[in-house]
Amino acid sequence: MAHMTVSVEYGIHCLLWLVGNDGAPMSSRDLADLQGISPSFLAKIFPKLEKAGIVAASEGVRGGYRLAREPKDISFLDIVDAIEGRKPLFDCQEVRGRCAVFGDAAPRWATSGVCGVHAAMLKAEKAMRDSLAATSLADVATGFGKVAPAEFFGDVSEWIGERMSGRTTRTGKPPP
Amino acid sequence: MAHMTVSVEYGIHCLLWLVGNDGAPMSSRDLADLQGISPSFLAKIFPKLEKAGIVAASEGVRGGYRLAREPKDISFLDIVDAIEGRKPLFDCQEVRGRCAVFGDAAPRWATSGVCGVHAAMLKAEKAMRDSLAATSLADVATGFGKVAPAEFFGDVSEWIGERMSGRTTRTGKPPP
DNA sequence: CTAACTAGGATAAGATCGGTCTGCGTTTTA
DNA sequence: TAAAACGCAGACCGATCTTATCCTAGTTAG
Repeated sequence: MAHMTVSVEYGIHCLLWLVGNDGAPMSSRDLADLQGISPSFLAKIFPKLEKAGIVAASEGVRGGYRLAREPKDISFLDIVDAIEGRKPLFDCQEVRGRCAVFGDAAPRWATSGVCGVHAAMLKAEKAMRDSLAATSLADVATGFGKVAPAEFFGDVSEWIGERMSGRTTRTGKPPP
Repeated sequence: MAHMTVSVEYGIHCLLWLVGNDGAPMSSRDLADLQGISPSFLAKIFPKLEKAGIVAASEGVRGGYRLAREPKDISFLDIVDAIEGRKPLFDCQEVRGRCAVFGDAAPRWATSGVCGVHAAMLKAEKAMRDSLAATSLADVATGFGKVAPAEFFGDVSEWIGERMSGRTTRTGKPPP
């Protein structure tokens, strides 16, 4: 029917990590490596989220991204629109006005208002958008928190810690 | 967000003409010329509608397409699926299982069931599909019938008639 | 100063989309 | 009986989108 890009999927999963990170910024590279995503690709997604006011960036050495709002105030619709750029589901070509019997100019009764076909698509689009707007980051994050064992969050903190220390103590690339 | 192809738009507008044609077959070429659509392109859309059981084809010289079911039993969802081929809105890459701290094998708690992100998208997709399923060809056709003046349908019949007679009496191409 | 960050542009492979053209089989009709 | 009008299938083409990768420039902590 239509396709939602993987950029959206990557973006949402990253934001979910930021929910659990409690205000501390995470770099796009760390988020990518943590999830097995292409770092350079992810680096192109975050600026879009920042422009939309979903995350806040801090530049410089220990910089990264953090959520700009509370998770419950970030809907899936916000994210999708930020990343994919609010394109309409259907863009009407105004076929109704092209009827051959009209000749050059279509009469007003044929072209006024919204095309019936278009209207049906707008309704469907609205239904989808309403559903996305009703789902927040917080909703999905708490669902995840329920299935993940407490141990897991410790492991993740450790993984992040290793990265950090590896960078500050060794002053170089990690061993191959 | 996502995009519905113009093939769907063309297809639906053609089907609406078939609603008004009351069982008599119309050729894809006539439907294209009547609406200012590329005939060769439209010719690629109709076989899909036929395979889906939405229209019935009659081959040969005075052949064409007619609706295979009643307009009220043809939903927009049927048409979209027939033409675009029921692709999912979102195809989950299972990012949740790729977490670096899992190492090679992700634990079962992380990969069982439907991913929370995926679930949200499925819900949105269902909302859209439900909306499309709730709209039938008949709904839109009657809406059109209300705004079109009676005169119009006469003009269209005449236009079709001219095409037919032009083809049968002159045994050749129409004058340039 | 340097390494770790973000921001943004250039580029490229692959897929999809809108559209054209050709060739083939079927059916009516002159 | 042959031409013309039809449907069907596939090859092709250019434009655009998607998913990357790489490179440069600017910013900041240690």
